[in-house]
Amino acid sequence: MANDHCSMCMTCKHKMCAKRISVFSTLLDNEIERVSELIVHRDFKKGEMIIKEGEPQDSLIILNSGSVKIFKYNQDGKEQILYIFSEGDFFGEKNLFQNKYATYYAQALDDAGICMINKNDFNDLLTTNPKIALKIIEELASRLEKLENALESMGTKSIEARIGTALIDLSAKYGKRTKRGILLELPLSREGLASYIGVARETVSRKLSALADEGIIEMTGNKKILIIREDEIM
Amino acid sequence: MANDHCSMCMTCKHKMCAKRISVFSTLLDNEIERVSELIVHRDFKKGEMIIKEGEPQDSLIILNSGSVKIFKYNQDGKEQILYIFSEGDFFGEKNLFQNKYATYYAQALDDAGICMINKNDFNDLLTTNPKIALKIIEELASRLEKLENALESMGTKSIEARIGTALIDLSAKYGKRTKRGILLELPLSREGLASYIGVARETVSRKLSALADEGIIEMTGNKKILIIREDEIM
DNA sequence: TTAAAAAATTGATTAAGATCACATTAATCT
DNA sequence: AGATTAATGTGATCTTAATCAATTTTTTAA
Repeated sequence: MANDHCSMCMTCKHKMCAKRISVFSTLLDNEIERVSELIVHRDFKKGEMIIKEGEPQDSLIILNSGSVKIFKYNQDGKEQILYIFSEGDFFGEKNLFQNKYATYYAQALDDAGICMINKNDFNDLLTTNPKIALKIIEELASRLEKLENALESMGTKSIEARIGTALIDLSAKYGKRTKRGILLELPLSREGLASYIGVARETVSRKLSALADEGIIEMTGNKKILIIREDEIM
Repeated sequence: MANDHCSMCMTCKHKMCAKRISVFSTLLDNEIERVSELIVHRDFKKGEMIIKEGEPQDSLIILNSGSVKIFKYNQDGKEQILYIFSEGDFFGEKNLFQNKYATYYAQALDDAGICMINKNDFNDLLTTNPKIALKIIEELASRLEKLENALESMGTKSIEARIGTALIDLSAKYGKRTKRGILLELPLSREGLASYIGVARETVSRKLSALADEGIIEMTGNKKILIIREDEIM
């Protein structure tokens, strides 16, 4: 699972991790160095499970490269995606404070490199660098706000609007602005999109086709969506 | 709006606020005293709006008594409730760090007393008492987890299950255990319940009636629900 | 206590999306 | 490149909850 065959030295690799995460952005260079020594690196192949709901989990995980989906299953085995994380995002932070067990699954959407910091090391870090705590509060507050919006969206919006919101959302990380509009390279299959939005796969297909018929988007293959008229999508 | 006619001295009142919120639970008595001096008290009558989406907002608000619903409107004016807060809960914390404007409405469900701490005062407090930051992270992480569950519930669960979950949820704060089961004193109307769950008011009525027919719950008036068979509700 | 107002329930109808079944297209693997 | 496999699209049907329209119950206030 872990492969260290690349030419880069481990310390540099770890330092990259630490620099990449905004939580550590207030640290001085020598502090970053110290943090780097606490980091354990690990690589996951596409499809591999990084954490499993219910399993013990006592590290903060920082995503160094690749994308990860965070999801839960309901009783019938239906999947609900909560977050799509990419380079620089962190997760597993809940377990640093209260739960001993993961409350969701995390799966690599493509080959992914992660950095882990042990619970105790991280707590030490927090007490010596209070600014890190503030950064974390900021990030958690911003995630809360996103989830609040998602909940509002699910509770009150039409499915068209929810699909539109999801596309714009994903564009922030996976879209490139071109002359013709935003070119979105989906990290998810239709099935994945569906479980992100909370609808059936077929419904996503139909609504996307409808958007394409109206000329609001253009689809190339299964993973590329060109968002032409951004304002009309929601 | 603010009424100070009660006999209790203000310092005592404020001290109560500060003691009541778990975020300050690590503070020593003299520190609590200091915090109390930063607090401004205010009373709201049932139905009054405490904060409005889009309005400037730069205080942390601690609920001292009463219940508050936090909600958003979608484009069509449909309401989605995000949280029901009661005694000891705090909100408005997002605005202490990033946004200058409220991202949701907060309305008193009954007469409510709140304590407010100004953004700057609170930030000072955080830097001198790092443990407060940890408490806040803990609380935010637990709210995130609740929202994650709510999102999963909305995305994948049947409406029956969602109503059941909502009832159990509300029971934590508004339910009393009796010999016959949990007696839940709803802080919400059917309309309110509906917008909490994200369904139509009529649907809530029908599903509750169905639960009553099956003998799983018993309803008295509009606001009292006796949950008889807790395990069969979800 | 009773009348008025507000809230909740219930029935009928409509609409939207889930599901099932299959056809089509895209991706993958020699 | 062509064959195989996986993913996606599409039509038909079914289910569920939204909506509309009364009616009934509960709450409130005189």
